[in-house]
Amino acid sequence: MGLRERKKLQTRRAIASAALRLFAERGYEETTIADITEAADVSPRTFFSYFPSKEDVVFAEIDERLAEVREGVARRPAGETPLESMRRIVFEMIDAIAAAHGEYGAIQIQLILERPSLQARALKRMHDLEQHIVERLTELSPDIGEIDAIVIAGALVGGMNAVIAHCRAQGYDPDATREAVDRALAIVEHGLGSVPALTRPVP
Amino acid sequence: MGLRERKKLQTRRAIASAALRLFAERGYEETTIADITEAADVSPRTFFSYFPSKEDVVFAEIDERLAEVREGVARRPAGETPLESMRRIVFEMIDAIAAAHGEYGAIQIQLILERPSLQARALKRMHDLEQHIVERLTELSPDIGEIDAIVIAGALVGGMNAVIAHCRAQGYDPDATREAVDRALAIVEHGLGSVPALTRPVP
DNA sequence: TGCAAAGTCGCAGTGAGTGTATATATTGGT
DNA sequence: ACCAATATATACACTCACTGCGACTTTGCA
Repeated sequence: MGLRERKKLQTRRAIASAALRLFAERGYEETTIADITEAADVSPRTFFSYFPSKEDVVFAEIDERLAEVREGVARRPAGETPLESMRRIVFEMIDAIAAAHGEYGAIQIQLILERPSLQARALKRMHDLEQHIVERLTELSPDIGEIDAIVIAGALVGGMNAVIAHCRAQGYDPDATREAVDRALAIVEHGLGSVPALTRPVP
Repeated sequence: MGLRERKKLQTRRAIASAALRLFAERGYEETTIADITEAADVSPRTFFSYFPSKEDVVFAEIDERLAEVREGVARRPAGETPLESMRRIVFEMIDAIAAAHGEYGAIQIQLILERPSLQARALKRMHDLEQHIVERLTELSPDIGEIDAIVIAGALVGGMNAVIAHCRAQGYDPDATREAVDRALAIVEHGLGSVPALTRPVP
């Protein structure tokens, strides 16, 4: 890797960590681009050649993990059923999240949970992942119906996202999360009809 | 309803329809708040006493329908199973969407689909609805587990949202949508394991 | 009619994000 | 080591969304 590329990465990290540190110290809205670039010792204009917006800097690390998950989606051992592939992908995602839980991980989650606009962007990322899964799914099983693939990806990502978001909001205990995800996969796999409470009429 | 309230509603509609018309004519980014307020014959400052942001004006009508859906969630006949309630709610949502498909409905969808930031906000709305369903679900069946309720709502909203978004993107034929939603509900209800293509290993 | 509340407006300001021209640093080739 | 091509950083000027505030107008009610 050349000097130019190394410096670029260095600057990117400097901006990102300065931003997250300031967000943690004085809040998201209270931190301006000028503050961030001053702390990172670059010009304000430079910020935008590394991140398209102030919000994107929060997702920098998360996006890296998400890219790894997408790679994992492509890597599929022979003989694996699509459902098993899905299971594997979800567990890879959990590991990816756990890996992101160092240093600024907690701050990112906190920011996302308390800022509606950041929450919206996080959901958008999940939606993009969902579309990626639809593509892989139709590639994996060409005979699957279009609607079926869309519903499956939607239900899966929707369900997984809901439990994981809940677990993260609760402090993110890895074991509890793993257990919750197991339960979630079971429900989605065997159907909502398999939950007794849902088929029992209420007075 | 007094004169004041009537005028307020009138102004609100004037701003909303002027905005949507301009968005359709010259594009979202190309339309400024000043353009909208000029067309609606109010001061630029007034815009923000009706809508918190430029993006929110796109969702004005949609939010009204969503509020109706939430009311429908609360209205639950005795003897209905939670699963039946869910089915009813989803079909009410489809009707609500169909009702919104007059005048500016198509423009709203087009804008949301092509602007990532609007798409993110739309997903946020679905997420809020999801949380509302979680609350109702735990109210409906107090013995249901917390994780279970979260997964069920997530999978349901995720799956439904995915099919409906797909159908709307395809032009929104009511019959086709109804059929697709039926299929989606069947998959979610009976589980992903009930889809043959998902349990068959690929070479 | 008169008064309080609500709504409207103009104005001045902040801060995100963009286009552009200029300066500086890095690279690969000689 | 030098040069030319290229990538990157910066300064400057700008647009536009959005906010706070004080003045003014309209409406609802006694």
